[in-house]
Amino acid sequence: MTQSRPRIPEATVARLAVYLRVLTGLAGGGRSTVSSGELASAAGVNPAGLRKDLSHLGPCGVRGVGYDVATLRDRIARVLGVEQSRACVLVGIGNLGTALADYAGFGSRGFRFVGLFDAAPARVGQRIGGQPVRPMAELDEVVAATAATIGVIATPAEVAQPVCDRLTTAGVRSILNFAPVALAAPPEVDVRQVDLSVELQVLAFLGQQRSDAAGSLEVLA
Amino acid sequence: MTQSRPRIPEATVARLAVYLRVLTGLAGGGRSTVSSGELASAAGVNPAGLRKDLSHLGPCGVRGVGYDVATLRDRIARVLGVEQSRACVLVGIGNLGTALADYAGFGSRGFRFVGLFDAAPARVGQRIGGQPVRPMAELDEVVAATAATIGVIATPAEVAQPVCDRLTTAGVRSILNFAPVALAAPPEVDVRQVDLSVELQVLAFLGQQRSDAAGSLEVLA
DNA sequence: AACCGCTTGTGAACGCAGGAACAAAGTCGC
DNA sequence: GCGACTTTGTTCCTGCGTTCACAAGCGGTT
Repeated sequence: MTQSRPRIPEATVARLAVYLRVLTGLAGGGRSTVSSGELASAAGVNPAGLRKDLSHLGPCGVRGVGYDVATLRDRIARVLGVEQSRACVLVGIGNLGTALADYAGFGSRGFRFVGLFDAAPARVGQRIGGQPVRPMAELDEVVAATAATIGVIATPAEVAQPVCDRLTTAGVRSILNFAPVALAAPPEVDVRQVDLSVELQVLAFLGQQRSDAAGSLEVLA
Repeated sequence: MTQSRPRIPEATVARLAVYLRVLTGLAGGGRSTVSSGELASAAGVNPAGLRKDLSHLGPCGVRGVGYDVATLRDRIARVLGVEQSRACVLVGIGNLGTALADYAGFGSRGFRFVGLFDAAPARVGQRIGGQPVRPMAELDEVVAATAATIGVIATPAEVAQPVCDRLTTAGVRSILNFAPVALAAPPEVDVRQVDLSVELQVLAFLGQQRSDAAGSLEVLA
């Protein structure tokens, strides 16, 4: 019963990733300590919530002083598993796929793309960020050879499900899906959905709601 | 007191956008009615939750039959404000910005980009999706002329805050930020943050946690 | 050595989201 | 025309996430 992993809530994990980014920036700037208030402000969250998030890692601050930047950064990095670089494959090298493959932010966060795949013969062979685009036929081979556990789908919606199936049979355990469809996958595979236009629609709705409230117009059917 | 807007929860709004997408697809396929179970399955949510979400719009289904696809689609579209096309400006035409500008999904969801901006002279003048990239100097002019209320930031993190400031002073009311920094903005401006690598890190953490639990290895400091 | 101010860590209350179960209501079959 | 089935809309409940507020602890100062 080594209950040393007290089930960190998912919302906390997402914020820990943000704290890690801020702390890395602070360490680069030469700061040695931060208070919870300052760190919370930089991360855009509530100070009390930040302290509660950090409490899941055990005591890691000094009362009256704050947190040691480098120590906290390393601790979060270890919990998040950033120390070991994770192999990812990316399917769908369109505009979005190219942006993801080129995004420098992934490399510094413990991710490396070990395979870029596209079904279009015209794209195969192009080099993105120093890597060649491969045909889908090589997917299983690359996943097996690199032990990649994470797959990213940036294809059109129509082919996302078959791509998801191929990734799961190839042995991928976690999938990040940018295509605007709900994917069906076996229960042992985690699927996370990111829909860019949903974010935009929520934003538009909030803005509309607020302007309605401000004008208090009766615009109804 | 036209309290006909009973404050729809934000989580529900996000799901309504998903339902709208599914319903549009069903309508295109010629379907006339759907049950909550089928719609929930296609959207990847629980049927009971879907019905609860829809109950915020008032009764809009027929018991024993289901929902009329076209009627429900139009109703959600009206609540979300998709009927009127919303003008957006996009700053930062790198890989991600190009992907966003080209993404056809926005146009069909009631958004149109009325201005693409970049600070790099080399990018100004390029045409993306039939539109020219403009210099930052024209930002205020375009926002004023088109009454754009939404701004999208796809710049490097270092310049995201100044860009945010320029957008707010130009009159933009809502901002969708893809740069990995927390933005400071006046309270009357809504800011929504999307961090692609945070999603990936959460996914990696969940996968790591599960494999730790499966092997029940004692890997601790 | 003792005091004081500052900051963390934790405990409790509040509000919200999610899920299951049940009643209302409408349609189809006889 | 009536009964049974199907599906919605609602209600309750459980659990989680977030926030506020306070006690504990450490460093610096006198």
